[in-house]
Amino acid sequence: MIAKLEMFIALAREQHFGRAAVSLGITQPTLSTGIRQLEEQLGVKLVQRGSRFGGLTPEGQRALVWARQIVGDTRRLRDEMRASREGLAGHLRLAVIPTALTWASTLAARFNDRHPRVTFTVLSRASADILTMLDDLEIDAGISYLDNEPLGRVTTRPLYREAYQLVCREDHPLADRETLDWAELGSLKLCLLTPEMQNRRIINRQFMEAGLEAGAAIESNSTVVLVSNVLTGDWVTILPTDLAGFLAEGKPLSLVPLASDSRAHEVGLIAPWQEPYTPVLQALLDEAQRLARPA
Amino acid sequence: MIAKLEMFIALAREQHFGRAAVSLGITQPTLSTGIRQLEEQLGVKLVQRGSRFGGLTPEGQRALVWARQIVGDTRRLRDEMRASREGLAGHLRLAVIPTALTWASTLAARFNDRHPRVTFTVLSRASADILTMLDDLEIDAGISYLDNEPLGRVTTRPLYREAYQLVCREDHPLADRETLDWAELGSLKLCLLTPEMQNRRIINRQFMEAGLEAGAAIESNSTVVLVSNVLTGDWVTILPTDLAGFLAEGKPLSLVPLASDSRAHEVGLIAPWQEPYTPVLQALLDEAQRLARPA
DNA sequence: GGAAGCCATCGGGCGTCCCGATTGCGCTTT
DNA sequence: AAAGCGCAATCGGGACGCCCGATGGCTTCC
Repeated sequence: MIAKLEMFIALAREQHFGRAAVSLGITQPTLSTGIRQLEEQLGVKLVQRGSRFGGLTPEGQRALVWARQIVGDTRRLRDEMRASREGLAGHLRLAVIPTALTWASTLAARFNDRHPRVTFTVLSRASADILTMLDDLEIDAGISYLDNEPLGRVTTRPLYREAYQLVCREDHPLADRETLDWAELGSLKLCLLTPEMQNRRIINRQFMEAGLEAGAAIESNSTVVLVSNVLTGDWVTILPTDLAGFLAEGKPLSLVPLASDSRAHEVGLIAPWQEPYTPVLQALLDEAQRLARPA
Repeated sequence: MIAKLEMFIALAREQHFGRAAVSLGITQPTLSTGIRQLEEQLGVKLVQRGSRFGGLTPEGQRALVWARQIVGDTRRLRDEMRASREGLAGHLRLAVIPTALTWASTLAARFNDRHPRVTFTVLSRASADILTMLDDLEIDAGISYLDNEPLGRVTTRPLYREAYQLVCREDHPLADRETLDWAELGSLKLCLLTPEMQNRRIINRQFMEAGLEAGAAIESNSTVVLVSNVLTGDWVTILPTDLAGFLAEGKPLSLVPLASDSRAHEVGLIAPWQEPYTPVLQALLDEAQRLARPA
């Protein structure tokens, strides 16, 4: 039963029988009959089929909610028993927005320091993907913006508020300024993240409120590209404080704080809401709370 | 896996391998190996064993929480799919405190009127048992006091507040009084419920606050016994309004309202807290809300 | 019209589950 | 101290279900 629910979840995620089977390490016929049997046991058609996968039926959508809950709880049961067997151990999968990667790294390092038998996978993902992956049980927790998208049934632990810095070469005209207003950035050659990324949308809003348009001459989905561009030309970019400090370190770059908008851009840890928490997840939430920059 | 979790829950409930097996309709060896396999799969000893059942280990206690969640959600998945297949149908098991039985009856009747394909089992139980049975998945919902014991992870729907009446024969000295104070009951020959029942404890408290002792000459765990005693002798009893009206109807008995203590004694529907609700349970909660006596 | 992709079905081998019978252990009784 | 009894574990077998590779029917894309 649980195995079939896992098949169903994989199928809903992959939207394709073959790929779902591969992702579970079974063959396509096995998955096919598994879904059929699940449908028989529940007495309901879950999947719209032609000769191709055609999406879930309405009943399938409802069943998916329960399936995720059941399979998730089953994994949590296993995890917790393993933890009680061999101490706090296991594997945590995190998905993190690019601008919070240094924080994720710190969090993972500190956590691993305290609990050496817990290992990590840290993926860089867009904020919308993080919520999907949480739903699909592909990750155990994420780090993302807490105040933009509707978050759903999750627990959050605030970590910090993003404040931004202009990153430019040491020989740039603005390099020696103490602070800057967003309004002063209008005439610069900007490298920014691509518009589908939340961080870029936040920056766009700041520009808009300053009466400017955030026209980036170079866009990328990687912060490394942004900084390396700044190094090689007379470009500038805008990055959160911590990440800017990390990427600029040891390079001939200057960082100039931008007037911060304290209302928003709160970043924090996001985990599935559940009762009770497994020891490992509880420990992660605790570690995040310790790490949180005091407001 | 789920089957084994059901075995584990049954074992925790029955505290006895043989009885647990019978309650599941399987043999004792099957249950025995099932538990063993569950322990192997989780890598943890769940049950303390000598040559007898010796209680759950601490890990077993923790695992039981998850097992109940998983098995409960699995049943809810099945229920919901059946509902979407053949409309609102199925079976609801309620456990109800004795003094609320008439309300339970009304609730079940009205619900069945609206949804004829849903059938009911209504059990009379003490309030503490109701919570245990909810935990053990033996019932789907209960009717009990909302404000006395700690309720745990449940949803509640208030139904009414208990107000009490003295029940006596028509020829009793107090039969014609409009109202009574608790303090006036000190000298009467009382039949009351047994002290382990919550209703009796509430009445005890009322007596205590009136400076009296609630010494019952006859005790029973059945309200039928109480009323039939009142009929045959010069006894009196104390019952909630609705139940008193029901039991006294057509008999030579008088009902005299007692000064009510509006603070407490709230009675309502109790169901496991869960997200989302199955259609049947949602409908029951809705019906309870409609039925609730306006405060 | 041919090729490729996709899902369903088929048949066989293997694993697992369940049951009845029996054994082994510990407590109680005499 | 020995017998009796209740309880859980173990054993051996028969049956069922699951998984896989192979294949077939259908659709879509060149």
